[in-house]
Amino acid sequence: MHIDSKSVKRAKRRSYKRKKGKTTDGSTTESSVSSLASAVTPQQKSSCRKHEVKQQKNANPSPKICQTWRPLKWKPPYLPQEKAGEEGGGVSGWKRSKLLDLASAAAQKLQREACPAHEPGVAPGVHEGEHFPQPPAKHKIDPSTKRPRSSYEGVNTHSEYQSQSNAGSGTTTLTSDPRVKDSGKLNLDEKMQLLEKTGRAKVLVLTMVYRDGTTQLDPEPKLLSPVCGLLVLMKNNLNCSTPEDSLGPNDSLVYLKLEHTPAWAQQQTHQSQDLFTRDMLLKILSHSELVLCYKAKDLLRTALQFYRQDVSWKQVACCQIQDPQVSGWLLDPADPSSSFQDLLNKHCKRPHTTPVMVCVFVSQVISGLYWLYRLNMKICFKLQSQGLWKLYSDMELKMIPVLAAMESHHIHVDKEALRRTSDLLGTKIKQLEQEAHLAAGQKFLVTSNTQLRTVLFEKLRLHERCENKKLPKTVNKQQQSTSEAALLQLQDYHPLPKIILEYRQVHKIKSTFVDGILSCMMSKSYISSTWHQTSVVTGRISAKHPNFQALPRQPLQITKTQYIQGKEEEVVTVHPRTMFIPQEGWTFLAADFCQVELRLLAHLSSDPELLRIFINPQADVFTMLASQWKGMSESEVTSEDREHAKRIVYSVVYGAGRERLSEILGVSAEQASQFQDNFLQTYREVQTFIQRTIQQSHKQGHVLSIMGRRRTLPNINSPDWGIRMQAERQAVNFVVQGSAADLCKMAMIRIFHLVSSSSSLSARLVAQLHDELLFEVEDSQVEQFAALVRSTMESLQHIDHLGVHLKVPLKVAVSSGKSWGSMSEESVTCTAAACSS
DNA sequence: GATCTGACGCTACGG
DNA sequence: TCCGTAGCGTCA
Repeated sequence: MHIDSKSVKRAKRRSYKRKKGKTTDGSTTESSVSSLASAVTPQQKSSCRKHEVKQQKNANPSPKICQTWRPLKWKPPYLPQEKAGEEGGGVSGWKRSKLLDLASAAAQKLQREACPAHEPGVAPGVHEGEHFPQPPAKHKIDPSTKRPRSSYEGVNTHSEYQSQSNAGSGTTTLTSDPRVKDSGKLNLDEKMQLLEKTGRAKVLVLTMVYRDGTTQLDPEPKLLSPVCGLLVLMKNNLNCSTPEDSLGPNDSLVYLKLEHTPAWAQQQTHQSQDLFTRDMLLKILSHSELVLCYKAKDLLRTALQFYRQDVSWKQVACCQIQDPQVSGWLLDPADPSSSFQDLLNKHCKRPHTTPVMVCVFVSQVISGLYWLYRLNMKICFKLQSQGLWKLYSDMELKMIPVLAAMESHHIHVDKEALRRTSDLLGTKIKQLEQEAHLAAGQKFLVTSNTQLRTVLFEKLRLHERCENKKLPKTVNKQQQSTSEAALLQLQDYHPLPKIILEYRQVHKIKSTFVDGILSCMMSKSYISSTWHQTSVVTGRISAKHPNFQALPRQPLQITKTQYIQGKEEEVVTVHPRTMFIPQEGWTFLAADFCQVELRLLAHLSSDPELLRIFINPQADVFTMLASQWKGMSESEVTSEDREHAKRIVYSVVYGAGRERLSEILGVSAEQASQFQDNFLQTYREVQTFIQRTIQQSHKQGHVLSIMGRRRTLPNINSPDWGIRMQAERQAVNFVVQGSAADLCKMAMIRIFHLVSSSSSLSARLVAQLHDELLFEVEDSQVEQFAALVRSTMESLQHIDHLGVHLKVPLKVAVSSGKSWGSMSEESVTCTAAACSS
């Protein structure tokens, strides 16, 4: 049984803060292949690339997978004798005696010793192309077929470069093993046969191979090594008694090199090899039977980056690769274990035997791929038996190409502006630091909470001046907090708290959103976040490097004192979102589900009052509530008032206590609890929904979203009151937040497929901000696309095949602009009143 | 002494 | 005793 250690720990320590350092998705952030010479401006670069892509496409059309919605053909065979969660049944014939323990420390060591450290100057996780810029390959086209196939010819020679590039890396062991078919050593006929064989294979199990000899099945390495190839296990015997670490009679293992050749070593042979690998990839991705890869998104993204010149994201839009990382997460999204090994331990019982030290690497990989296949079967059975199969195949699997395409898209950044901003903020920080020292009467480290606490509460004893107010304590150690809430209460008694507040604001922007983004860019002029599908328990997606979902919405005003010209003050606006700019001739378009969680709450609770509000398409609930609560007209409500009202609503719904609520409301605890009663009395059915959800979660041990996403709550019946209450709040929150996540993902998938199946539309999905989708759209298509996006998103009120029929209409606000920081609704045809969630 | 690690506090975002 | 993230900085 999985124990929700996170929750226990937090509650035990009276901590309701998030656990740090959880990595449930080990995607890498390889930089993409850059094929352009330096000394080109970003604009030139992008338009130049666009041009090249067009040329390439015209000259050398690559096979297309499909451009229409394709139902998942492969289904897990249901074996009645094999119950989910039990080993045996249909897989009992497998011999286990020669199983290699993939996580075996010895094997790991052996592997790592076999490969040298990174080349000097090659950053971990950076693609080869970064270091070997080269012009796009000039493919040899057969004039009769217009297909590049004839150019596979002449690849039979094993060039000097190839042996050099493989020397000392894990691929040497790999390609010299007789069990591995190295596609680089095949002649034309053999290649054709291989392509054909790929199309016929019953199962394709894939993994990327890194230059240090590791694969996607290895535990996440500290230093990310560049990808050098792809291993494909073609399985045709699904039930045979071959040992796990050797190939079955009709199975084969193919190695496809996925590494750019440096310019000096380029020959036609390498280009034709690249083309063959590309066609193999497309064949694999369009395979109608089972295709399987652990961390499939990384594979897809790598393929898109590698073949940026001649494979469009549209070509992989419909591909469906099974991914046990995703399916395993769906079974228990709160379980942080995510490595292949973790999943195997969790779902497959395996004997531990001593590894056989002959050709250990290849045996290990074969064994890993076989186990990957079995793991997938196991998890799929479980998904079916728990009613999660539809969610997996209709939603989560289809998200994989969506996210891969997002990651392979370049978001252009005004790097110079970022650098200037960094300097400006640096100056401001120094100035605020001096002011803080002056106010404190001593020097101290302003970024140190410990030192600040000493100054505020031991030296200045500010807490004694406001004994009527209850100052917040730190969560874990129950010390005087120096948080924003505390400083706001202290600011009337001393100038220091206000200075600290401003310091922190400026420091946050500089460290995370200016310098942080600069460090994500390295030598590039663009960023692309890594999107994680399996790191949020509620089904949301999250972003890293940078966290695109956390960029400040509001600009920061900075007063810049110019000592040179006397004491003039200049107000400068700093807004990191304005640094993100679309390519020339393109526009950013944002589509935002308005008040999505509250609408879902209205649906789930059927509360007549709440439903009534949403029937009126012009109404903005939060503005309305803010005007009621603050006793002003709706036109007088500021965006801060509205945000405040929003926070209050969600806090009450998700179970904030009177103390916490009083903090948010800025009133006494008694008043807060009165407000809470009042709110829940007004929306009585909301109260009923909360109670009903909690009751069900106690009975079933889990809760479900509208599309059947499940969260098990191991602590829901805990004898510890605090832990139990926390699980109850999580239950209520999951149903609403999880349902909203379902809707947003469905919106992404629908729009993605509409664009990919259209020959004219070219919009790219750039980012997802939970309830908001950000696109980059060609200028000429903005209006058309805005209408398409709005209607698609609003149509999700009814999703027949998933049985979703919302009692409330969905409302979508669309805005556009020439930078992410300057979006407006006026620029897109919008009849609805201003709205945001 | 330099460097690494995990826990903690705080603050952006989203609802 | 709102939920859910990522990221930066200090401290031991």
